[in-house]
Amino acid sequence: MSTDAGAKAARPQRADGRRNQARVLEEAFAAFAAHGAAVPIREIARRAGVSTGTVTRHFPTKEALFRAVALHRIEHLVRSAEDIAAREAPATAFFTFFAFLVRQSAADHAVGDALTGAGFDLQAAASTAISDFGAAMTGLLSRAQQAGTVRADVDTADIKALIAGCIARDDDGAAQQRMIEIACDGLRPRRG
Amino acid sequence: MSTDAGAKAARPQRADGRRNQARVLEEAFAAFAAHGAAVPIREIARRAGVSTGTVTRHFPTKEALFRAVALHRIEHLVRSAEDIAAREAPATAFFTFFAFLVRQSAADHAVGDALTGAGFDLQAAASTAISDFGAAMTGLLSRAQQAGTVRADVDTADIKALIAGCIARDDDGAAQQRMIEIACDGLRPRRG
DNA sequence: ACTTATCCGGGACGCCTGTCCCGCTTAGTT
DNA sequence: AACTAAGCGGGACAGGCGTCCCGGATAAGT
Repeated sequence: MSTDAGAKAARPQRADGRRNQARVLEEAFAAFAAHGAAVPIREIARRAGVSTGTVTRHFPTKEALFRAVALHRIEHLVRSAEDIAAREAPATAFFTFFAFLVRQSAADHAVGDALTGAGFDLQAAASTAISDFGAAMTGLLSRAQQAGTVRADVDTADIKALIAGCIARDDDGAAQQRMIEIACDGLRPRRG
Repeated sequence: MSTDAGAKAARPQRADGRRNQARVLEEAFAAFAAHGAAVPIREIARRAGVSTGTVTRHFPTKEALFRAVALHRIEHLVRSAEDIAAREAPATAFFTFFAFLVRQSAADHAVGDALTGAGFDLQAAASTAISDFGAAMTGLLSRAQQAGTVRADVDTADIKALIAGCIARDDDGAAQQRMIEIACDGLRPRRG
């Protein structure tokens, strides 16, 4: 009947609802980035200036909210991985991406928690972003292995563990850079 | 008056009390080893066949119980460190100790949590075991550095971070060994 | 045997968490 | 302006945690 082409003229999302959802998402980004997945829902609601009920309305569970934040960031990681893969030689692209991942995880605890599986297991939830990330990581890694700059027996789980180790030193920038060097050196084939 | 030489004839600890304390400690060892510092006090009490009040009586706080368990294990680590330092050349002793620490932390989550500071910050509580451990670690590390087998700019916090990374792969024995190799290789001086 | 300080069980308490729900408000449509 | 469904606030609820406390039990000393 109306200008809507759909069969149902269901009322569209209200403007204030959309605004609040955006604000919650915005504050969730900041809060998860600052304190990781362990930050309480009430705290995010308080920062966004809404009630906990409003948060739950837009994101029925805490995991849903965390996923919305983390997957968005991971999509960004995937794009960066593709950029690096396009720009850099296979022999070094992986190392560049590794350093990028560590710095990103240290700056944004949501990324770190998502990668290391702290809080929620995002791997279980099938998502294009997650699988794309896995594919990008595997691609960079295997190409470095074929180029002979990374030992052949490591897998992506090893890489995640190394990242977890590096972000344990996120309190000190120089130490972090040192950890990246140590990890990358260790990944090179032995007696190279 | 009695055979006691002390000034106060305070009643000694009751036999059942000592028995229960030993049982709690025993089960706490097993539980913390299996699941880390996050295991609930109630669970330890249940396993020991006592009530939570009994646990609290002997160990007024959860941190006290965890400390009793963890410090005992750390004393063992210190003895092992001294053994390794006595038996092995400075150039390799550190690496042996590192591998030992990782395997120990993977087998006993209480050790891992104590080392990486998960749960409680045992470093804050001044204890001879903790300071002895720090001294042993620093000694092995600096001697390896003087021998030229470990890069000069790493400190003990870096080592702990690497251990944290290695125990993230404690689900797979082969992967763990691989992680130890990677970490040790990375610790060697560059272009060496 | 009797006394008494020690000890124990089990529940209460307070705190924190994520999730759900009800009554009121408000934006969008007619 | 009126109507209605979407949306909101704030509190209720359930579960889990560490800690504390009281009435009854019991081991140790006399």
